[in-house]
Amino acid sequence: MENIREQLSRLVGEALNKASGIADCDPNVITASRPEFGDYQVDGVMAAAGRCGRKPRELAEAAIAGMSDEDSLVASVEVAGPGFINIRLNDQALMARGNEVLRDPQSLIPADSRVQKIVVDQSSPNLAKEMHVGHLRGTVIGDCLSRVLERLGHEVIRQNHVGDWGTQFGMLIAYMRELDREFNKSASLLQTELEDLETFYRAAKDKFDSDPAFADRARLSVVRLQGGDPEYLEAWQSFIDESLRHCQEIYRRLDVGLTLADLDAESRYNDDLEGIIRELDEKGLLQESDGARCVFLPEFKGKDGEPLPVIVQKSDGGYLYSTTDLAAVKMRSFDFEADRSLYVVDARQSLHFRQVFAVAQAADMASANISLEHIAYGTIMGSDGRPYKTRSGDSVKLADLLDEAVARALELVSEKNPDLAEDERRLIAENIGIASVKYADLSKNRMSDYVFDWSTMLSFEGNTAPYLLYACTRIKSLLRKRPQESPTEELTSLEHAEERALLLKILQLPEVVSLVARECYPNLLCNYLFELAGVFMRFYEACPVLKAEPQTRDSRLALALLAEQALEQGLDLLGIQTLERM
RNA sequence: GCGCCCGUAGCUCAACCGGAUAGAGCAUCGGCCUUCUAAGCCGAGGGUUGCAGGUUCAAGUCCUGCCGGGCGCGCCA
Repeated sequence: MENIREQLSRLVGEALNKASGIADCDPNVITASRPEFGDYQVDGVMAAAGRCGRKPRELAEAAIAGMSDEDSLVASVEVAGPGFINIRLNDQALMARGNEVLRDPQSLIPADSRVQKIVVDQSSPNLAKEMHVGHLRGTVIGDCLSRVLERLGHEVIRQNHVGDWGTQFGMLIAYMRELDREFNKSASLLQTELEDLETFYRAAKDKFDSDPAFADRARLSVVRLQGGDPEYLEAWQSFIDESLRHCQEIYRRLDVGLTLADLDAESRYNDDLEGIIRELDEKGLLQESDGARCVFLPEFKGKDGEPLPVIVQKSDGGYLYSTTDLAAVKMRSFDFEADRSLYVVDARQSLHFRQVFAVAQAADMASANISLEHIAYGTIMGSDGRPYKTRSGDSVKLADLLDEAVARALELVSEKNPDLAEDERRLIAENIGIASVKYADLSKNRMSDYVFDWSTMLSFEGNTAPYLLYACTRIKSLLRKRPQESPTEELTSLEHAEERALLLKILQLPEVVSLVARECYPNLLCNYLFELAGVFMRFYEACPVLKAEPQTRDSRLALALLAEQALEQGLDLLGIQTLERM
C-alpha cells in the first residue's frame, strides 16, 4: 500500500501535470507546517506555474478541478496564500487505513516497490585494540540503517570491515614473544594476557616507541607474518579470535545484528591487492612518486595547487587502506552486484572516500550503476569541547561506557520504582541504559559533532529513550487492563482532535522510514518517534480509555494498539526493545 | 595555503533535499494527581538563524565575500 504522502503526491502530481502541460511536475507534498493548513500541503504549484508561465493560484485551481481521488482519501482542498494547496484528509479513509494495520501490523511499513541489493559497511573496529567510544556511532548508525533497509524488503549485506592486518599486529606479536620467547606459554596463560587487549596494546606500543631494537623486531614480525610464517600466523590468529570475542560481546549487549558471517576483514583482500595495482597500471592511471605508486586525478589538488596523490603502494611494497578499499569496491560492484554501497564511517575520512570512489570509477572498478555513499558522522565530544576521553586522556572503552550507562540507569529505576524486585530492576536498567546511549547517538544529526552528556541522555525527560520507553509502558499497562469481554478492537470514531492527530501521526511512520532509507539520517526517525510519543501522551491525558462507553472505549483501545505498534516497530528499527513496565 | 563540514533561544539540538508566523527539550516561572504509571500533561517568557551582499513570488536552506570554529591534506587506518 502506498503511504499517504505517496498517494497524495501521485494524485496531485498527475493533476498538476495535466493542468500545466508539463510532464514531470514535482508537487512537493509535505505534512502541513501549521494545523490551520490542514493535514498536508502542496508546495510545488508555484514552481510549476513559473515553468509554464501561468498564475500560481489559477494553476492550483485547475489542478484541484482535475484531481481524481479514487479512494476518497481527501476530505477537502483549498488554495491558500500565493498558490499553496492545503489538503484535509477524510476521517473514514484514515480509519480504514488504521483498521487495515490492526488486521496486519506488518502492513504499517510496507516493502519498497523497488527492491535493491545494498551493502552497509558498519562498525569496522581495529582488532588490535578494544572497541572504544569512537566505534559507537558507526556501529549504532550502521545497524539502524541496516534494519531500516531490511524492513523495506531490500537485500542488505552487512560488512564489518575490521582492521586485522598491518603494522600494529607485528608489534603485538613481537611483544607477545617478549613475554613468551618461543610461543611456549600455555594457552591458558596466553589467554589471560590477552583478556585485557587494551592494556596489552598499550604496553606493546610503549615498548615500540621507547625501544628501537624492539621496534625493529616488530617490523620484522610484520614481514614474517605477511610472508605467511605459520607460527606468526597462529599468533596473529589468536589475537584476532580474542579481539572478535570482545566485539561480539559488545554487539550482543548493544543488540546489534553483526555476526562473524558479516566480517569483511582487511586480510580478505590480501591476494587481490597486487591485481589492483596491475589493473591501475594497465589503465594508465599509475604513476611513481618518491618510490611510491600513486594515482593522480585532476579533481584533487593539494598544497599550492599541486596534484594530490592517492597512494596505493608504499615505496617498501606494502599496500594501504586505499588499495584494500578499491578491492572492496570491486567486490561489491561485480561479485555482490550491489545497487548501493553505504560506508558508515567517521566524517574525517571523507577525502579518503572521495578519492577512492573517484579512482574506482576512473579505473572501472566500480560498476556503472552502483551508488557509492559515504555515510559520514561527526565526533563524540566531551564537555570540554574535545573528543570524549577519560580524565586521564585515554579513549573510553565501549564496554566501560555501557557498564556506566546501566549502573546509572539502575540508580534511577530504583529511585523511581523501588517496589520492583531487584532482578527486574536490573533487567530494566540494562535495557534503559543501553537504549539511552544508542538513542542519544541516533537522535543527533549524524553529520555534526555532539557532546556526550550522561545527565541529558539519562534525564528521562525530553527527546530521550526513557521518554519513549515510558510512553510504551503506559500503552502496555493500558492494554493489560483491557476488559476480558472486549471484542476485536476496531476504529469507529475520531471525535476528539487528539484521537485524530494520533491516528494521522501513526500512519505517517512509513513516510519517515522511507526518508531514512534514502537519506540515511536516523535522527529523522527519532524526531518522528518523539513527536508520536508526545501526541500519544496528549491523547492519553485528554481521552479516558477504559472508563469510556464500550464503543468509544474499543475504538480508543484500537488506537492504543496502533500507537503501540508504531512505537514498537519504530524503536525496533533503531535497535531498541520496549518494556512492559519501568 | 587548499579542500570538506559547521555557526539557529542562556544550554543541547530540530526544521521532511527553496515554502506560509524558525520548532522541541533542558534550565527559569506558573498551573494540573480521591480517576488508565506525574519518568507525565497544560501555560509563560526567551531569536536580526555569525556578518554583508546576491539569486526570486518565497532563503535558516541556494550563490559570492568576510568573521569565527572543527576536521583533513604523499607512503597510518
